[in-house]
Parts: sequence; structure tokens; C-alpha cells
Amino acid sequence: MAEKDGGKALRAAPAEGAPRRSQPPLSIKDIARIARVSHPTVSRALQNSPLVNAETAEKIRRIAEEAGYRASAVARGLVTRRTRSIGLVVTTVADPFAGEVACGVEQTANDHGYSVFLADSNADPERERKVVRAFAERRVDGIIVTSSRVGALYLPMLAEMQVPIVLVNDQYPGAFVHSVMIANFEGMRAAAEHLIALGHRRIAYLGDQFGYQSDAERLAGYRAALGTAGIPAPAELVADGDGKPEAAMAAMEKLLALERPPTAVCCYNDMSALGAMRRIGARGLRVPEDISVSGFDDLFFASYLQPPLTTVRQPMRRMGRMAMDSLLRLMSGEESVPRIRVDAELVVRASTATARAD
Amino acid sequence: MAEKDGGKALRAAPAEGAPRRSQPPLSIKDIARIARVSHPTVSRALQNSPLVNAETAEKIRRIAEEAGYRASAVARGLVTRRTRSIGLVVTTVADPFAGEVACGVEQTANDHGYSVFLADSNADPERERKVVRAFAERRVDGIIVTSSRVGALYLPMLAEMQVPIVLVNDQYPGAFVHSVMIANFEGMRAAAEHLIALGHRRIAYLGDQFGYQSDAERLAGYRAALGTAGIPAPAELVADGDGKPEAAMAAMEKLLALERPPTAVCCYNDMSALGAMRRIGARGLRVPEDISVSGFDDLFFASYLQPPLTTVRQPMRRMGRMAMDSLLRLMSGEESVPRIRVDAELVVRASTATARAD
DNA sequence: TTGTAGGCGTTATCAT
DNA sequence: ATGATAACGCCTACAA
Repeated sequence: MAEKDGGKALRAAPAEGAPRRSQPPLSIKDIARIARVSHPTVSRALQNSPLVNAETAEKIRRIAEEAGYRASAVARGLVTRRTRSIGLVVTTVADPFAGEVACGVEQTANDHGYSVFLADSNADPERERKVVRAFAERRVDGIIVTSSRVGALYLPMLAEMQVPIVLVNDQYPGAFVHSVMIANFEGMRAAAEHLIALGHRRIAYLGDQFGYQSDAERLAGYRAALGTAGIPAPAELVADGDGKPEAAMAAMEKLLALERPPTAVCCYNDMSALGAMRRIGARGLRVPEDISVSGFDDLFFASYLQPPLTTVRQPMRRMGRMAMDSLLRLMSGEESVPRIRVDAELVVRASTATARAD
Repeated sequence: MAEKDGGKALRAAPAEGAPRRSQPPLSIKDIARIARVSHPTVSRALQNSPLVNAETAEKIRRIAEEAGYRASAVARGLVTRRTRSIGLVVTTVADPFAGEVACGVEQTANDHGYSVFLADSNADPERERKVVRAFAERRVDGIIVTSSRVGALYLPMLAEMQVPIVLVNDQYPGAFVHSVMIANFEGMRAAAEHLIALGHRRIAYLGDQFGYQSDAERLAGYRAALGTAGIPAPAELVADGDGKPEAAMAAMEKLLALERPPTAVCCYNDMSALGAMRRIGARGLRVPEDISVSGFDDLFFASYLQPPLTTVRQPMRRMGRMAMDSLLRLMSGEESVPRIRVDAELVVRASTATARAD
């Protein structure tokens, strides 16, 4: 029956300390032998090619299914020169913003048959180099970068790979890549206007010194709101955090130590707001009675804080999906994929209130 | 000079709508031609094989470096039958616990030259099937599963792949896989003992009905503490959430509606505590004055809540690293990789206090 | 120390 | 409609 056996049974034991698979996975030739057809026919049948007899195709598919055959994506990638995999770079997935975006990216990717390589850069140049190298070697078809603290040389390195890149909320001057961006300016302006409408006149901005473009745009939105209302925004009211609670506490400390402390604070993001609120509480002051606080992102915990946080919502998961959608189009050769600007939405909760009459 | 050219220049334009790379990546043969050696020599040089002349090797490495050559991991994977990639399954990376674990996994993986495929299962059976299929086709060398709500048939499917699997905080009766587990029992018992020491006698447990083993063990720890202290733990004081704030609010609601509501609540995790505290606040009650609340995990926001949350800390990132360490050993053929039990640490903050004298 | 030959598991290009 | 054959880019014998 099985006259020639292809030597599969003879295959030597795996080299050096790595007998991981007891049985090597079935190959297309195994299926071909069982089905008594050539392996190209199996290939065609499994791809639902019309070039193969319907019955034969059905039979082959049944056999493959029963045998638990899984075509090797690595072999396919070698010949087609497309791996159907993408690289996703984040500073750290442990960051809630990055996690949400990653979730959206991953879902859309999977829906379209793509797998996602995850890479945390940790804002470490050394690690960034390794990430780029790894993605290049893996021959990913495209790359998405988000919440990056990436150095200036990082992106060019990625660009050398000759694959499309989509940035989420990170844009660089003269960017050579596509992007999905939240409306930073308008979002923060709305937050500031909200505080102004509540009667605040002494409003601080607690920023992210590593936020690059995002921070610059949000700061500009804050300034625009104050400017339009004829409210001064002295330099002392602009404090630098780093987008995380810890640094925000220190920044808030400075603001509270001012001769005339602010009655309201626009924070760069919710993580900063977390730190700011904590520091305010530690000083024996109350939010919003003594100081109003607004955030940016609307992370899952925002509505559960005490008091619930007024913030500017980003549809993070959807932005991840949009980024992947754009990447899919770029990968399929589309030239005219638009850069996307996503509207931000002010969500008013209880951390902002009418200014004290002081 | 270049007599035979291998036809590279003749290569037809990429098939159907996908001219993604303007230039195909350099191959090992390209480097060989430039260095005027054979490609196996290049291969050896790049692997720092002692079998190649030191000078030649140096020259080859220099040329490869200058040319920006990146060996194709997909071609290598095909021949070596090891992809040096692993699959990481989470219900969703947007979950803070999963994010932390993923971060640890990713770092350790990268440090050892492994790449990580990320897959969100979303607790959706359909998606779970796709994940398994994708990992099988990608020929991952190993798999890590965490915070899974996976169905009972899911794990066996993964097991069919014949690659090592490591579970983080998920264990099944008669599990055939390795795992890194937090000390659920001892951790929750410590939390309950802490509340008992504060004088509480009416202590509730707000669980996770999908938490399987984790929930069962934590519940047992809670019961053990109460039992030892001779305190009753009637069924009405055990409420079911799902590990997320929303459901915890509903569960807390039920507890508050009891004829004799609890004076303290042990929550399955911090996300549940978030919801519980919110509901308590919404009822006009105060934490910890009226009700003490404890969590589990010590997520980043725990210490920033108002009041800061008393909780049982899991070293999540480290657990991710440990899982990857175990997987590395399993992948290299080690037989005796121990299952790991990680100690949990009670972190007392301000959400728990002396019981009201009622 | 180096080169030649073969094969990993697919898909693609020819024949038939 | 199907089968033989040749890549894809790399690694690993074995030969020189």
C-alpha cells in the first residue's frame, strides 16, 4: 500500500537537547499520499481553487481536517514572500492605553488572517534596536507603533525595512508614515473651556515632557482656550510630568506650592490625573471642592475614581482597529490611505466643579 | 564580473496588488557574492562558527552589517524546524493583569531571542479556535496562557499541538501542563485574617464566577480564615461577580441589601474592588468607616484610589517572566521543570479599618 | 577552512 | 483537472 514512505519514519531524532515535538507536524505531502493525489492538488484544494474537481477537493479537505493538518505558515511565507504577520511596538503593554490599542489591533488583525508580534520597547534604545532587528528578520508585512517614547532614530530604522508603518497618536515633524491621531488640540481645549465655564480663572496644565507632539498639541489646546477667554496662562502654571502617576504627584506638588495655586488642573492624561488627585488629597485638599481635575483618555478606572474623573475620551480600541485597517490597505498596495484624525469627546463627571469664590 | 546573476534582477513584479517592498530583502547569497565566498560560509560566519577563518568571518560580518542584511527567520525556521517564537494567549491585553503578565513574558522572550505572537481570545469560543489554529500554523515553539476564561475543550486543543504549554494563574483539575500560580488560598486567607484582626465579624466574599480554580481557592482561603476564628460565613455573604467592576457593583448591591449587611468585603480582585467601592460610595456609605474593602492583585491604580486599597499583591510581571523561563526550559527539552507557586503579599492600606462597634 | 548538494513545506509555473 | 518541477532562503551534512 504505502510503497514509498518518503523516509519520514527514518527521520533522525531532533538535534541537541530539543525533542519538543514527539511527532513532527503533518506536511502537505502526507495529505497528498493519503488522498492519492499530488501535493500541488492538495494545496489547490485547501485554497478552494476552482481549478480542482469539486469532489476531489471535498475529499481532500475532509482528509486534511480529519488528520488535523495545519499548513505551515512559515513555509508559505517563504515562497509567497508575505508572512501575514505584523509587528506591534509599544513602550509597554502594561500601560492601559497601549493595552486598549493593542486589543483593537489584534482583533482586526486576526479577523483578516494576520498574526501580531508584540514588542515592548520600554523606551530603551538598546531594546528598540532589538525590536527592529527582530521584526526585520521575521519579515513582518507591516508595523504599528503606539504610545512610543521612541527616539528620533528609531522610526527611520523601522522605515528601512520597506514595509508600511502606521503610528497611533505619535506623529513626528515631516513624518513619512501614516497615522491615527486623536484630536489633541480640540480635546484639551474642550476640557479647559469646560473649566472656564465653571468659573475657573487659575487653571494649570500638567503635561508630559516625553509626550512630544501629543503634549505640544494638548498644551496648545489649553492655551487656546485660556487665550480666547482672556485668561492668563503664566509659565508657572504649566508643570511637567511624564504621563505616569508618580511624576504627576511631583508636578502637582509644585503647583500646590505656588503662591497662588491653581483652582483647576488639566492633566495630560488619566494616569497623570491619578497622581495629581492623590497629591491633592494628601495635602488635605478636596477634589473638586478645592481643586478641579480633568484627565485625558478615559481609561477604564476613570469613572470609578472618587470622585469620578472628568476626562477627554479617546476611543482607544477603535483607534487600534483603525490603525490596523489602514495598515491592511497599505499592505495591499493602496497608495492613497488617508491619515486619520479621531474626534475626542469631553466626558464630564464629578472631579470638576464650580470654582470656589476666593 | 558578475557573470551569473541568479536572475534576481529579472524577478517579475510582485503578484496581485501587493508591491509592498520596493526592494526585496538581501539574501545570504547576495552577501556571499559580495564577499566572494559561498553562502554556507556566510551562514557559518554569521553564526560565529569556529569553523571559519577569523579574518574571513570578520570581513563577512562587516559586509553583512554594512549591507543591512537580516537573515530570514522564516527560512531558518523552515529548515531548523524551530521558529523561536511563542504564542501568548490572553482573554484581552486590555486587562491590567494580563498586560502586566504579557509585559514580563515579552521581555524575557526577547532577551532570549524569541518573538511573541499575541492573541486575544475574548473568551469567545470561535476566536479561541482561530487562535489555536493560527498558533499551529505559525509553528510556535511553545505557548503561554493567562487570565483565561477558556472553555474546557480549549486547552486540549492547544495540547494537540505537541508543544509545551505554561499556564499563568489558571489550573485545571488533572492539568497536563505546567503553570505559574499565585498562592490564592494563603493570599486571600491573609486578607480575611487581617479583617478579622480589625474586629470584623460580618465579612463577605465577592467572587468571580468565571474564576474557576482561582476563585475556588481564594474562596477557600476566606472560609479557612473565618472558620479558624469561629466566625460564620453564611452563603448570603458570598456574592458572585465576574472579575470586572461592573458585575462587582451588582454583587455589592446585593450584599448591601441584606438584612445584616457585611462590615467588610474581600474582593476576588482589584477590578472587583473598584466596582464594590463605587457602589458603596453611591449608597452614601464610606470606605473604610462603614465598610472595609480588600482587593487582590495590587494593580497600578490600587494605591491611588481614595482611599488607597488594601490588597493582596501578585508580582504579575515577575510571574510573566517566570512563565517564560519555565517555557524556555521546556522548549529546550528539560523534563523536570517544576510547577511554580508564587507567594502573595498582603499590602495594608487605608481601605480597611477597625470595625464599627454596632 | 571552504564549497557542493540536498532538503525543510509551501506555492507557482509549466506541462499534460 | 492534475502532476512534475522549480523555486523561496536558509542550514547541515559531506566532500574537497
